[in-house]
Amino acid sequence: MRLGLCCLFIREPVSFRTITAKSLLALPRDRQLQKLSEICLHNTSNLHLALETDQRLGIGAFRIMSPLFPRMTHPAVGYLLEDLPEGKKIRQKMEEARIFARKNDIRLSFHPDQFVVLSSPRSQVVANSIRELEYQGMLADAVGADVINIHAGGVYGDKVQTLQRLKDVLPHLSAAVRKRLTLENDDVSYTPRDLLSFCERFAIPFVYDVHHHRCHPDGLSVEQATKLAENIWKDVGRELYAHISSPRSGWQGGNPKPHADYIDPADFPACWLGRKMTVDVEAKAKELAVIALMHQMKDRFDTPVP
DNA sequence: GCATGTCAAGTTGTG
DNA sequence: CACAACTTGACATGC
Repeated sequence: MRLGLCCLFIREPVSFRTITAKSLLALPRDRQLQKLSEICLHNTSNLHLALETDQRLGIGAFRIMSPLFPRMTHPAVGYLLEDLPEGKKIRQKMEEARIFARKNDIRLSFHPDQFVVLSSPRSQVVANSIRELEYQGMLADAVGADVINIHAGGVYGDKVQTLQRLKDVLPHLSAAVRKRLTLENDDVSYTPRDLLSFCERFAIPFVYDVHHHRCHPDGLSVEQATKLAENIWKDVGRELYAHISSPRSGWQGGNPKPHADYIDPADFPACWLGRKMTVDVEAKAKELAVIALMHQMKDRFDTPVP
């Protein structure tokens, strides 16, 4: 069992900077690139620091925030690493991060945000999505991440037809993206049942979000979904990937979708215990929630971690 | 200093 | 129709 942290720390002194397109547009190009260079170098240094911190805390996986290199694919202010004054140094930091993660067996992943929709009927949306995925593919290659995880997108009235469109886009992705691409069930549209056979057919590993599954059930039990997901990962010789979170205001009354600060141990599937798998902890208390869950698992389930 | 509104982008469901 | 929700937080602005 490998518990993962998503993007940020709340206590540990690790920080990531960003910048808006709007503020960049007020500067001449050379000042834009100078500013971006500083931020990218800061972020790669802090990625390395994040991995060292994960290692110290016993956290076995880390989701890297999408805007590690802010606005890189923005149509007006986008840039290449080679454009940045400290591009070489930034590359070198990424390589150091890759070596550290590999040496310490920290699994790395990316989770492009909601704007990446490969199944959209709008070709411009698909083109933008591919561009963003290629950016994350470049990052994943450089730091040695094995997963770029996305959702299936909207329904547009017909899930089968929409997944067909998604399938047709796959050949347009580079090998760097395609070999890392995974699909995750969401909490409004696509359930595990909707995606599992599709994923199996096209050898796209399925990231199982048990919280989304509980918010949007499909008749499959947690055990069944876990097993089916695990089979697909096994087919490609890789470790099952899953997400866990707890509802902010409980399962009774109110909206269960917003995430709580911590994981309620009652929400942790018993069938995951002792399994060889990666579980990203999606909780607002970040590393504190991962650490708390480790202790809860030790105390309440008597399961050695990791 | 600190509070507050804004930030590239998509889609769905709610009020 | 506007707005929140989604891995969210950090930055820019104005007091």
